[in-house]
Amino acid sequence: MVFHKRLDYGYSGYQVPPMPRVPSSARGKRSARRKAEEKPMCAFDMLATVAGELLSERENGLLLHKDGGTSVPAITKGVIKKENISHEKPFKAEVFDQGSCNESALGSEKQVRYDPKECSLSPRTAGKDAREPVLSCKISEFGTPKKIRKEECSPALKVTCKSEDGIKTPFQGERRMFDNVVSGTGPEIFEDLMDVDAKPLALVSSASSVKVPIPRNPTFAKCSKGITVDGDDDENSSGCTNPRINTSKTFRPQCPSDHRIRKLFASKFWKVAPNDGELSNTEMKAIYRNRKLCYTREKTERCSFKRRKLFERRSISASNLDIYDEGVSPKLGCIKMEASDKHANLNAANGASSSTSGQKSSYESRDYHVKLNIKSFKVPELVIEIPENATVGSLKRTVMEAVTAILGSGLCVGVFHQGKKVRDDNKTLLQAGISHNDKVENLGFTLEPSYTLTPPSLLCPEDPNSIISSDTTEQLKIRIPDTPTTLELPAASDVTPKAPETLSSNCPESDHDSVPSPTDASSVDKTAYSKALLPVPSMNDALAVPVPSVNVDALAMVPLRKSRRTEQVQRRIRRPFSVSEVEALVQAVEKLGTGRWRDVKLRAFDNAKHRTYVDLKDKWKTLVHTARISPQQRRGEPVPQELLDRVLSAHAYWSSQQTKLQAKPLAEACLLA
DNA sequence: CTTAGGG
DNA sequence: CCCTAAG
Repeated sequence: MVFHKRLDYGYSGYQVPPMPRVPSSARGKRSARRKAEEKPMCAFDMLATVAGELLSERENGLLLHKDGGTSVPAITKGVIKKENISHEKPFKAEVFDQGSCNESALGSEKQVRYDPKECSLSPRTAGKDAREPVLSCKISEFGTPKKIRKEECSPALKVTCKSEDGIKTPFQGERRMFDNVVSGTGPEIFEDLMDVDAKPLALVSSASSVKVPIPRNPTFAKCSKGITVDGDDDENSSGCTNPRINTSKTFRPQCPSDHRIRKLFASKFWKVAPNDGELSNTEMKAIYRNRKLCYTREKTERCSFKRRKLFERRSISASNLDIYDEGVSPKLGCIKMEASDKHANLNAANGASSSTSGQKSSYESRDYHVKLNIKSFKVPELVIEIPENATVGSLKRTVMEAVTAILGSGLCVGVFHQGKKVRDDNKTLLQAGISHNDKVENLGFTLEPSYTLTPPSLLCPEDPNSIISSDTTEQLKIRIPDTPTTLELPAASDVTPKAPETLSSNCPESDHDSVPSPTDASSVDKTAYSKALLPVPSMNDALAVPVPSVNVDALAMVPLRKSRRTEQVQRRIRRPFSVSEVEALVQAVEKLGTGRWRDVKLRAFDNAKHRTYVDLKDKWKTLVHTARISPQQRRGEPVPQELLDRVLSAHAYWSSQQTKLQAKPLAEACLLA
């Protein structure tokens, strides 16, 4: 079963701030910025940002106007869904974030309510061409309109991202995606949704950065995190709107919300799958003997953690290879590898470029050169399962492990020509049919694991199918150079029907993903799961994959590999005891003695789930050792000598107690004898 | 499951 | 921290 925890809401308009005025004081701005930093970007913010991008990128001049004198019709979830089916443009946001994921949401859709005030956009005066300056705004929650307001305002909306100093990463991928959106169906949807009569607004510069006055409105201040909205209703009396262009700050691809958006989107793939099987059983046990509930839980977590640290799957075979370890953990996190410059490294590492150039050079005897342009390879998507209570550090290591598992054995470059794999390395390009006349699209490359070098650890004895076969290894195909980094599957490869969709840049976002259906998920569990693994070729991905020139997130997936060794239990993250923990431990041991670690745990560390009684016992052991060695030999966070003294005395005391207890029977026996 | 102790 | 024997 896969449940998607998502924030799903209808979206029908912008909230217009009642008092769209610019906070004049620097303090106000600072405070706004601080708030922006404090509060994570909400999904609606993101939405607004997206919409704002649309406006500012191309539809800069869109006029919003009232719909025939009446309010703009509500846009309901259904409408949006419908639109999404046909247009793929996400006017809804998903937030899969650990922070927003609470346990109560695991079993069902989490309905998150957004206060209409959470975000606001203010219209900008459009000047002479301004339509009726009424904007109807409505935010509906699951299709239920919550609030409808009309505001006297100017017709053109402006949304920008508030810039934050320190955010530096250019986010060209995002920008690019917006370009795509703008040039694609996005605006239409936008218009549809917003019921906007789109009119070019000549007066509004199409510059991507438009400064927006911030309304002096507490509501707005609250919502302005990451988004600055501008109602150009300001003193500007020039008759025509004079959107202040601020090329450097106000709006940039690397807008403040960049990292937030990225975070959001990067975490978008966090999905939750309720456990079944073993875990349930365990928990049942836990219910039956709730005396040890916490331990059972703990153990359960640990077990699932141990049992299955990670698995990977390759998309191409994903549908056919829905292999699940019996101990699939209840929480699945899908970590999407972000494409980045590392591809270049990858490229170099696997010799792609060298082989490419080699082939080229082999042709240099002629005048004809086959032109190749490999900008990047993409790292295939990894699907990694890791418990929620794992640490970030372990997450990183797990990812690294997965990547290493794939790349460590080396990669081969496959060459595809007109959809067929060119297998004979000895052929010249010309012999292989690759000529300078060839359309560049005809030539493709794949990165595939080097089978021969695949370490045994990657092989799964029980599941030979999971081992890379020549046809399932074609993860990535890179077309050159019309869409230099567009990845696509080789036409000739036997791929699942799903895969092309995954990799198609124009693929409309199918709605199934946006409407998690628990019933469906239960009936077609694995299918649902594999769907869940599909990258969403939407704006979201572009946001999450800041690769310039990558306009589609066409990540292939790695096949699930059941590998005993890969699966080897990962060591728990090391978590040094803090002084306060030591203090608590010492106190508890002083009271309870050294032989009752379970009680110590319950007494002093009951809510520290990561501390087991074994941990406490071990810590005591090391504490005793630490107390005995010279301070110079000690490492780590220094433990106050006072505590160490207590450790020694307590240890001595309880040791003597223990010996007494042992001695007593002995003595009695001696006496009796 | 807990403890105890070696690694 | 891990592993595991022993209770």
